[in-house]
Amino acid sequence: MGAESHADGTVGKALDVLDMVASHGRPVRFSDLLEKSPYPKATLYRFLQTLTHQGMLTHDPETGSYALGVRLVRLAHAAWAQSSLAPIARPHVDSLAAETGETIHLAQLDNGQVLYVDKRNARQPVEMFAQAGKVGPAYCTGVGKAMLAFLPPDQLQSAIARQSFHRHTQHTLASPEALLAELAAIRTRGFAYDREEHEPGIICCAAPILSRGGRVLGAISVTSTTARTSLAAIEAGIERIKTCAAQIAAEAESWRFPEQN
Amino acid sequence: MGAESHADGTVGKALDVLDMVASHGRPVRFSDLLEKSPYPKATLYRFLQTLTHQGMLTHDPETGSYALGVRLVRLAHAAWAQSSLAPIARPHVDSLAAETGETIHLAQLDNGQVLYVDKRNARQPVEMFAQAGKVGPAYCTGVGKAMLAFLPPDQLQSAIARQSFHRHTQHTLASPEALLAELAAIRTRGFAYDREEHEPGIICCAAPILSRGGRVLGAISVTSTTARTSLAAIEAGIERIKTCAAQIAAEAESWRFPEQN
DNA sequence: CCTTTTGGTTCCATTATGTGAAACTTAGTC
DNA sequence: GACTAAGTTTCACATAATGGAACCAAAAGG
Repeated sequence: MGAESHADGTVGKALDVLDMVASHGRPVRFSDLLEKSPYPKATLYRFLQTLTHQGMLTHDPETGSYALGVRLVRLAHAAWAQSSLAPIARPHVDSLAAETGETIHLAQLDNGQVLYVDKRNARQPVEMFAQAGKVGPAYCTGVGKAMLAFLPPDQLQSAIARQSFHRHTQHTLASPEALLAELAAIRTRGFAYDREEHEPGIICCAAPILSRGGRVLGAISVTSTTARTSLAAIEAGIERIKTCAAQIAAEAESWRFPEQN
Repeated sequence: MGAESHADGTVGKALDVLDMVASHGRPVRFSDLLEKSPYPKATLYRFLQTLTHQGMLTHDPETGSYALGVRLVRLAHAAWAQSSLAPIARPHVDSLAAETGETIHLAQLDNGQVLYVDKRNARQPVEMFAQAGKVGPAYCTGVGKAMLAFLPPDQLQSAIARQSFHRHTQHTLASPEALLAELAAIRTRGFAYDREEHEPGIICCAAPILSRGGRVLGAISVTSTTARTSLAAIEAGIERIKTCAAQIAAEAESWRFPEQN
């Protein structure tokens, strides 16, 4: 067994197809999908039919191409509001952004990858390619490492197996060993740095958001550029960041136990 | 065959379950779901297992409740970027918002309902999922009526069948007949009004976004309040709105035909 | 402390459902 | 008008979903 994404059952395969359409990034024609998919023509066709019929995909009859459907946008609104930390964290993220004047990222872990669920821009906008809903690598970002560091061993292992370890910059930790050492340091330190490991000139300090039981809920980071400030300067505010993380965790906790009616 | 939502096949049912979790709005326990669902215990259980395993749901072991998973947020980001008009329309929406200083709505039709894919709040910054992704009724909103008016007869019929015709205000067109008459007027006029039909004090002018072939792609509206301005004042800028709609349509058209490589 | 209830998970024989090779139907080409 | 590529439909077959019932765990209750 390789570390495969072995789709279980019919719905798994269907969701697989959905992902394939998503990953293509623009309307995609049947035959293009056919090449990429492991499924035979008829099967793929049926999936596309079903998904389209369900509103998860749209099919443009003029060009014969498929794209993700609007039902997903609707679902995502609910997902974002209900399962992500974003709505809970919003006020805290806001005030942190206001106080620091820097860019704030709120992220969660999705299948070994970092999923940004909210972002607050600095007054002086920094050019970065992260927006709410976007995914990024875990092994070379502050929020990613902060979360990985506090994962239970088994989950950490499977998360590491999913990292691609591409050397984005000369500071990137591009091996499992280097990463593991760093994670240990983060665990004792209590927060993570990003020393231009993903993008040159971009640095950050990130704190994990942990439930009372120690479960990793997400992470929050303050990001800036080497042009404007230094890691040490950001680190000066680390207590503030940690407090923010703790507040979010506390509220998340109570959210989890909806007052029984 | 009644006008049912007949989930076809296994994946249809699974997505059904997903919707059920979504509609509940907050983490939901197994037994709550069981009541609402038409499925027997074991079946529902298996669906939840599968969806959770797929990352479409998350299961909190502490409370035993299910919530929408982060994979949806990821998918939605792609959906929003790829299938909605929002990214294409963004610059046009921006400039319309800047020029009018009013709230702009960009919407598409989803199963007879209005789905807001973007919103510009004149002075407030953009927030993706918080605002976009919401659904609303079609029969009593400017964008909704603008889209309905230009639907081909068969689609219009099925869309009307899905309207709930609740009398939100005393101006609401609360019957199919009244609505049809209004739609005819909109068709000749070329754009739609909202005369406080959904919320008291809220008025707007909305223009449909039509493909060259006349297909309804979406609608765009300028919204304000009776306290601040009047319908006539908004209507004064209708040509600007229509131009904006036309520009979006034109770009959407070319987007549909990706340059062959 | 033992019993009952409630909420959740697993079994397994039955059968409906999904499967995919191949045949078919359109467009588009040369 | 024959040829090719792209998409759709068919159908015998086997896999995969189904759901009643049994099972288990942990509260509630006597």
